[in-house]
Amino acid sequence: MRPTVHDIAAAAGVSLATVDRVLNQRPGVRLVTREKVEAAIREIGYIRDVAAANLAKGRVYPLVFIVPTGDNSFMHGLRSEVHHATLRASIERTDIRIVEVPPFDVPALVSALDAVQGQDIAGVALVATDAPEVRAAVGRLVSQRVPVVTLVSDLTDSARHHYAGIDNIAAGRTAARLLGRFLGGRQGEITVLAGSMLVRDHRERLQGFSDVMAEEFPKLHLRPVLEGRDDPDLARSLVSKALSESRDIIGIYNLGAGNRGLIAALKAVRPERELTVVVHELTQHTRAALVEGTIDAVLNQDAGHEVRSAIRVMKATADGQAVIADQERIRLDIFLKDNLP
Amino acid sequence: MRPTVHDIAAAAGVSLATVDRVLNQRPGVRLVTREKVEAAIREIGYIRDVAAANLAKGRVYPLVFIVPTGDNSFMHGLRSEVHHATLRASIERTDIRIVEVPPFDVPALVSALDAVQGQDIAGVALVATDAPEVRAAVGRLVSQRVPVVTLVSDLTDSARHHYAGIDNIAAGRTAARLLGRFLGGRQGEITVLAGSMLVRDHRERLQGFSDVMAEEFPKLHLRPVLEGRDDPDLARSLVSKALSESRDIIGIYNLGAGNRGLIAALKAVRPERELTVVVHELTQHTRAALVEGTIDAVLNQDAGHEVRSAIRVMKATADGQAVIADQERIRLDIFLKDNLP
DNA sequence: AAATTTCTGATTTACGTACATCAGAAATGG
DNA sequence: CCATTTCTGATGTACGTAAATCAGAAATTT
Repeated sequence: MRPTVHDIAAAAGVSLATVDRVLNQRPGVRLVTREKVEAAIREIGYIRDVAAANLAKGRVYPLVFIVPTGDNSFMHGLRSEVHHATLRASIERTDIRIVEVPPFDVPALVSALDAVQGQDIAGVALVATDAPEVRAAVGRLVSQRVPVVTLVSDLTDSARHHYAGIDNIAAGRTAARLLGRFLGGRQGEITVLAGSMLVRDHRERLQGFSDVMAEEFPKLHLRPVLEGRDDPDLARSLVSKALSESRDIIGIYNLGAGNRGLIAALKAVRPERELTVVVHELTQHTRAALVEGTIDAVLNQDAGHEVRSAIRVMKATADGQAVIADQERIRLDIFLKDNLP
Repeated sequence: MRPTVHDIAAAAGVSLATVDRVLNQRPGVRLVTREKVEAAIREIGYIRDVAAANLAKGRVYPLVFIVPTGDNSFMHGLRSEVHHATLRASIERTDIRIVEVPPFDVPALVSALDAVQGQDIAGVALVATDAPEVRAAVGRLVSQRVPVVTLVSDLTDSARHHYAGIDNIAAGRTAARLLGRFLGGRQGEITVLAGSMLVRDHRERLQGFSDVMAEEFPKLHLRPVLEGRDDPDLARSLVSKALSESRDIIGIYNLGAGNRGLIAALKAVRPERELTVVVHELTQHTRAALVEGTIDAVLNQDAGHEVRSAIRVMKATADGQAVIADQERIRLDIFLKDNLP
């Protein structure tokens, strides 16, 4: 049977109250007594029963999720996952508030972050726009002992406690290798479509992609990056224009959102032009395009996993507990038409 | 505030004891009263506090894991993950016993299964060898109301409650497409190395692989399957022999274990022969081979996820609770040298 | 209508922890 | 050595549920 506080008390020769004071770091215990209790805890291998402790505490975790508005499928999915998390609120003892801010809008994000201060909040998760002002606002929160987790996109050199998202450099590298290998030694041009170079995840994907392309696929030439601002309509016109400008384009990598527009542009030139295409984010549109062969591979991050991981990390940080890094690693999913879930 | 049993009792106009009888399906409640209580439960949206319930019950789950012996890295990793699970036993209220049986040994597996009967066991997880005798033994357990979960390899048409493993047909298809695309339209022969056609996962991988090869890559010709019995030494000699027999081999798919032997065979012909290689299971050997370019892609199933999922499912089944299928889906990981964890 | 069976209510204890209160012991100061 | 402060023990309540007991009400049978 698993040891309890009573066993510690008996082993250390003190009362339950004293054990409780030591365990919960309350004052009123002499140093020698404290050490005696701590030794007993180690010796008999006591582990706190978290379930019983939470029950006794009646603890709830008020959490804030700051996510961008915008109608692309990924952010829609992300918001929906956060919403799903609110449905589990009573079970997980969370109380989640969703704050929506316009995408790539630094002042809006900063004021959303500052609004959290002073309130009794157990953690903040945000999709970071990588700017000094945001970094400063996160720093203010962290210095107030509020756990902060970046979600999907990280914040350079910031004090955030954790990043719940994929390794975007690795994602870009993986995309480059898939595209390069799928093109099997052919020569030609590659077009990269991004959302905005303001967000770190897009910059990192591009960097990883460019690195591998340069290192390993010298026959493939990268055209200037198209910035589609994660907007389907803009993406469509940019890609269509590029395709009509150059007949040498044989590969496309969309490292941002706006896949709907890209797919439309691809279908418009479909039978004549033969293009190998790698994109990010599995949505109903990319899934259909993958099945019918319009695109060749989809790299995906599971928004549900990211949200659940962020919640676990915020709760653990709020309780001063360590997070199990390995368990919180967000994996990069690679989908071909054969392994769709 | 979340409703409790007291709230149900008040709402239904009955006592706590009656609510308890309804909730725990104990006898001694008239039909009309039972319906009244159930209506109240639905109306106020009561959700059982599982933590409190487990605390009150002091429930422990005695589980049995039946895993093959054998020194290949994957099974070693699987056993180690089960062992890790035993370390979490006190937290998760499990009591895990590991039973090792020789691989591909049907009678041994059957007697291990039958040994469980009569004991007070909350669930059995097994790496199935796909044979009628095993199916019958699983059927016997299930009819005794013991939750049974297959792990890694499934059992055809059996009564097992759940399968904790990847979709192996999809895995085979994915391997075929990766290999086919990486070979970029070249013509040649493909060698497939398997462990044993006695286990369903290997059969299914081969089937998926063959299907896609036939459908989509007519220029690639499949040689007869090599059965390496998941043994590195045997794998090495089989592959070496095949490579010396035919100079037309340009691709290899190892759908089983024994990667150490395969890698050794590849290195022996390394500078001259140019081979595209896809294998299963990320181990220290395959990881190193991937990094140095001896192999091109690794398909992986995360043994840790599988074990944890199996435990969750057995506990839920033992409690008569539904499992969330989506959460228990085991993903197929695709690793290139760029996205290694 | 009495006897019996079946249901229901009231009450209590327990699970392991948190937290508060109060009395008394030990240590410290003068 | 007394007064004060600081520490410790004893005790009780609470969290939400499970489970047991016993008395009494209601339904059923005779």
